[in-house]
Amino acid sequence: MTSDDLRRTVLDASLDLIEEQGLAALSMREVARRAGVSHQAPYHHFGDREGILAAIAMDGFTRLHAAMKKAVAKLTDPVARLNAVGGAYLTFAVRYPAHFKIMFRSELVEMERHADLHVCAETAFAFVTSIVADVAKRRGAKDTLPLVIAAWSLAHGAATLLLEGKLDRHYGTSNTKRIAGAKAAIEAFGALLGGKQLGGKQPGGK
Amino acid sequence: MTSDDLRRTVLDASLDLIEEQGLAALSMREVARRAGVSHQAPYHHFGDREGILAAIAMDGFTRLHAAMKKAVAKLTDPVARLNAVGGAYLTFAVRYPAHFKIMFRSELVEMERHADLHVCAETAFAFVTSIVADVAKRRGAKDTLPLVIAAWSLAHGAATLLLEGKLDRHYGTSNTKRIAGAKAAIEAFGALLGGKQLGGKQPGGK
DNA sequence: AACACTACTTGACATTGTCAAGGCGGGAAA
DNA sequence: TTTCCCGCCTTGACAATGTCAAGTAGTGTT
Repeated sequence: MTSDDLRRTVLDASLDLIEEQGLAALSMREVARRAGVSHQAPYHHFGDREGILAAIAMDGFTRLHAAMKKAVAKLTDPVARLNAVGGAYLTFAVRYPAHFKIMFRSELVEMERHADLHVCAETAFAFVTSIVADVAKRRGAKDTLPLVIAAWSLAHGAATLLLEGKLDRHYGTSNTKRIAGAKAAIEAFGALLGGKQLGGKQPGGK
Repeated sequence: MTSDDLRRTVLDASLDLIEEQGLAALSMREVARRAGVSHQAPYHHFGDREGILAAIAMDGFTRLHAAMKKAVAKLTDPVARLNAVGGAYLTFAVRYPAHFKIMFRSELVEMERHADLHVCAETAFAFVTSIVADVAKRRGAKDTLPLVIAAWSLAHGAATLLLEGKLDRHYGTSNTKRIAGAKAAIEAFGALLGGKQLGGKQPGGK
C-alpha cells in the first residue's frame, strides 16, 4: 500500500459520505472511520478539513472544465457553443451537486490558500469567458465583459436555484423537467444574444 | 420584560454575531452567551438552530420584497423596472450577505418545515416574476417563463458570484465596482430583452 | 391555597476539529 | 550491523457544540 493510497481512500470515502448524507455530514472523524484508520490519519494528507474540501473542489473544476470542452468540441456555431456550455454547466451541477457547492462557497474553501485550486478554477472560468465573448464579439458588442458576466451569472444562478429547489414551483421535482426548464432559460438568453445586433445601434441604447 | 423580548434579543445577537464573524460562527451557545441567558434559553423560542435561521430568512425575504417594491415604485418603463428590481436584488445581497445565504440554502432552512417562511418567500418570488413577465409580454414573447427564469437566475447568479468573490478578478475587491459590474450585466440583459421584439416574428427587427 | 403553565436554568452526553506526543518501520549513515 | 532519522500513523486529551432530560421560579387561574 503506497502512501497515496490512503489519500485516495479518504477522498472516496468523503465523496460517498457526502452523496449518502449530504455536505453537512462530512466530518473528519466519520471519514477516517470509513477509511478504517485513526481519526488523525486524514490530517496527515489534507492538513485540515478545508484540505479535503479543496481536493474535492479541484476534482470538480477539472471535471467541469472537461465537460464543457467536450460539449463544444464538435460545434462551430457560436450560439450553439454558448448553449452547449451552459447546458454542460447545468448538467455538471445536477450530477455533482456537492462538488458544485464546495467549488463556489468561499467560506468552505478559501481559494487564495490553495494556489493550484485557484489556477484550476481560473482556467475553467477563462474557458467560459472565451465562449461567451466569442458570441458577443461576432455580434458587434464593443464591451463584452457585461455580457460575459451576464451569461455566466445566468448559468450559475439557474444551477444554484435548481439545486436549492427554488425552481420546483415552476417545474416540479423531476430532475429532467427542472433541467429542461433551466436550459430553456439559458437558450432564451442565447437567442437574445445571438439573434440581434449589439453595439449601440438601438435607439437610445448605448 | 415581556416574553418576546428575549426572542428579539436573541435574534439581534445572532445578526450581530454573523456580521462580526460570519455565518459559521453562529452557534446557539454563543448567541445565548451574548444575550446573557443560559445556553438553553434560545431553544424555548426557536426550537432548534434551524429555527433561528428560519427567522433570519423570514426577515430577509420581507426586507428584499420591500426593497424591490420601493425600487420600482416611481418607475413606469418596463425595462427600467426590470433593471431596478435587479439592482435592488443585488444591493440587498451585498448589504445583507448572511441573510441572503440563509434564504437560499435549503440545507440551512428547509422551507417546507416553516410554512410562514415559505409563503413569504413565494410572495417575493412572485413579485419578481410579475416584473419580468411584464417586460417579456410587452415585447411579444409567447412563453414568458423561460425569460422569467433567465432574469431571476441572472440576478441571483450575479449576486452569488459577487458574494463568493468570483467577480474579483474582473472588478477587484471594491464593493462599489463589483456592484457596478454586476449591475452592468443585468442591464445588458435588460437591453437585450427590451430593445428588440421577441417571439420570432421579425427576424430582421427594426 | 393548590395547581398549572410558561420561561428559564442546570446538568449531562455524544460528537466534532484539532493540538500534542508517542510509536513504528524502513532507508541512510556510521 | 547497528544507530539514527523521518515520514506515516495512532492514542490521548481538550474545548466547543447541538440537544435531551430534569429541575425551578414566577405568574395567573380556579
